[in-house]
Amino acid sequence: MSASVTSSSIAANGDGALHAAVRELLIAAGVTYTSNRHAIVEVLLSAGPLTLPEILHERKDLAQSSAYRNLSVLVETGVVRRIVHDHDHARFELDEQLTGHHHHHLVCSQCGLVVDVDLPMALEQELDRALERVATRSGFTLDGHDLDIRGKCTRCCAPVRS
Amino acid sequence: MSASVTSSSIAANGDGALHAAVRELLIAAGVTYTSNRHAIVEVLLSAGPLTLPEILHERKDLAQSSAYRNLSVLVETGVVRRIVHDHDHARFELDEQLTGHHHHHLVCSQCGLVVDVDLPMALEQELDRALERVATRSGFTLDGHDLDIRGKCTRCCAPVRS
DNA sequence: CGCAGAATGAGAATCATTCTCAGTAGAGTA
DNA sequence: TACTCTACTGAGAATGATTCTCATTCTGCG
Repeated sequence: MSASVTSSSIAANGDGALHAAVRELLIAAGVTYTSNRHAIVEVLLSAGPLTLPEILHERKDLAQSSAYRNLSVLVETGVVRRIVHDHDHARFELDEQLTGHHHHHLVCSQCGLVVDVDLPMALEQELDRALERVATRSGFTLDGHDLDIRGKCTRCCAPVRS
Repeated sequence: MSASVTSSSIAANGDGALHAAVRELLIAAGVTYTSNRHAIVEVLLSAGPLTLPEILHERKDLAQSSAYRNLSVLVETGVVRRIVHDHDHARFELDEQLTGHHHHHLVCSQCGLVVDVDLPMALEQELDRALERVATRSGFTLDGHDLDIRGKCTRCCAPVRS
């Protein structure tokens, strides 16, 4: 647990602290914080959940294979979370332990757009209690939850016929 | 809307009513309820969310390509829902409008097992209200929500080390 | 019966993702 | 500084779930 990190300490500080926390996680896992990995974290920091093509678009110097490989390293070390919906590409975002921001996703079922949203804290707590109960009853050990709100985004609802 | 179906009417009856409702949905979409499609619905009726290999295992007479094609027809007509998590195969289950049973999923992050679970109705209602508010605020039209509870199942938690 | 459109199934094609491998860079060390 | 060891890189090949193609078979209907 030497690399454990409190979300509050990071949320309270700037990007420098976040990168330091990322470095800690990677070092603890026995890998280095290379410039490619730094670049990926930087891109994810600046936007919502991104697909691989979107990440490559932001950083044209990244090789596709390296981006995929580094993303899986970052996922394994808990720096990045891979989220997958019913669209062709998976999306990647910084893990909540780093951003210190628990949130959910609005997902456009038409274009695949994903937007971060928050739920009232009281509801979130109530949810946590209920899920803990439900998981235990089924013999599961609880790790967390993902709440995806399905719908259509403004752009896809817009009157675009003909 | 001639093919609209109230979930209560189906939930109250046996499988016959369900198949009739499926037929209605398909006819309304201009396709027929063939024996292959019937077989798929039958398999999904008898178990939780299944992957394609699992469906083929149950019905060895189904061709892989036909199963995929028919599943996509069933998904497009609202008979079946495709659910995708971080594992290799997507899973398929009957749509809630047919089963009349709103539920969520416990997902084992190790083996990919998916189990249906219910939440207290009061919480579900509170959730609906909150999600409606959140979606509207972001300009989304709400279609529904998916709550996935991440964890490890009994089998994967078990002391299997050496 | 006979036609037309839909469905079937075997295999090929697609495409996101992962793997391979030869070359490179970086940390530690003397 | 030069050396070594190891991890990292990137181009391309391989993998594998899913979709497409197409020739054949079925089905409902006049």
